Amino acid sequence: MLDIQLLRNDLEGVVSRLQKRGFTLDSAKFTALELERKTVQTRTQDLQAKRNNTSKQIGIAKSKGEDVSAIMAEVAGLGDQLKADEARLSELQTELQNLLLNVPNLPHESVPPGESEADNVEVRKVGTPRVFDFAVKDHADVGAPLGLDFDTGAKLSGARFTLMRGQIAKLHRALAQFMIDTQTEQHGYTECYTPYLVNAETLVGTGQLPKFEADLFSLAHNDSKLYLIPTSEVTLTNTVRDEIVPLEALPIKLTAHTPCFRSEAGSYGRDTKGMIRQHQFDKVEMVQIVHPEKSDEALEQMVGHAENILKALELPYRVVALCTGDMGFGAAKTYDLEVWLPAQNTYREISSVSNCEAFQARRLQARFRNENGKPELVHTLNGSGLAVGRTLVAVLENYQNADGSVTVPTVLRPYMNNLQVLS
RNA sequence: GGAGAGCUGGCCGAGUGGUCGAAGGCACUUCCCUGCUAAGGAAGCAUACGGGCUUAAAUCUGUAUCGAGGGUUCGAAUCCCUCGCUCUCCGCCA
Repeated sequence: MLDIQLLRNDLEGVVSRLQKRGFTLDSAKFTALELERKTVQTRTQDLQAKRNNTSKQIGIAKSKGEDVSAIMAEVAGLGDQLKADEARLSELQTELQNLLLNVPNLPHESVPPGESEADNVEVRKVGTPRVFDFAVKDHADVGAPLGLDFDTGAKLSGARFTLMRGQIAKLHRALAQFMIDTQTEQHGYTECYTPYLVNAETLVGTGQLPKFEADLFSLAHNDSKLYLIPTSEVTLTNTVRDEIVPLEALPIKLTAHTPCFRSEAGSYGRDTKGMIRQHQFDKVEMVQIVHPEKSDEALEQMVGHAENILKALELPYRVVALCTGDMGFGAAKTYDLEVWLPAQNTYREISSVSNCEAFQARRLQARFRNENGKPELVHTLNGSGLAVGRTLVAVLENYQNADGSVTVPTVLRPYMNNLQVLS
């Protein structure tokens, strides 16, 4: 959520910065709402002040045993007007709030301008794609004989669900273990186990609601709803909701390995084959809660933390700076890590690391006590470190052998009873 | 699933219709005194959102907030209703 003060003070500036990311803010509507809000709020507060003051006098007079009927008459007509004004004010504030909740974050100045994926900027390329002396198979074909079973996944649950058996299932688990061990032991994150079902308030905090409800799975619970987390960014970041943390507590660095559930309503037709795009996938997530002055620096570090996983797995990848038009709703700046997939002969997203600055913190009321003892909004960052399913895809494709076996990356062998080859 | 208790400021805790944004304590900040591994004294110390002034901040001023929402009332932390959460006991249970 943007700071409403910023919209009041520099509406034109905000409109033009949002335009860069392809969002058109209804500034006329905002101005009209603000104008009425101001009028009604001032009037309401004046009436409230009058009522409070008169009521206080009644109290004083009564305690002295004086007759209060004259003062009572004075305040008699106040109620109806006040009630009407209060109701209207509350409506206006709700409308303003809803308007703001649906406005995306402002892009950081360093974000390259652009409209789509095509305008993203490659920052660096690491590793050299392997040269194969045989026809490469895609991960679905490599994985099928080793235990990667889409048909059974579909039988149990439908399209975009996968069953893994045997060595593939173990490789999948090894990847997750390796990732979370690296994040905790090498990069200083605290491992967390979080709920997979969360309430609506939590999702409003990180920005999935109210705008993106269609992307989420939900379950009826009592008279309300619980949602399956689309990423543990949601739970990890919400740990600081409505909190004022001490300055010394920053930065807070959290990680979790959880399943992620995405309805992906808008994406049918893309990546229908294989396990690139699933309704359920595992991910190791990194979240940092930092001092506002430190968030730019933290973003670069987190990209490094994600890269270290790919480096250790010896997978070729590139780092891409997303352009203004391709960034997620809450991000001020985002880097994607794209891993090399030989069967597709291209780099595909395997991690996304974003600095949300105060956008989520404002929704969350997540603050710290600054140098002067005053509460101030924190900055929040999140990133995948990494998406486990897509990493499995990358390993299967990049480590495949001519005989259909798959070499186990060296760093994973301790997690697999020193198994060298899947066959 | 059954029965009961509770939810007040950073923390503890008083407050059952009226000068209550809320006593007292702890913690914290500043100052004073004393002097050495401590003690005493004074003051300050919630948040959000408006308005006025201002380049801005501070200050000033108003409103709201005692788990949430609604109601009664001139006036609600206090009374009524609904909901949420926490805890205790019983039952069930990986």
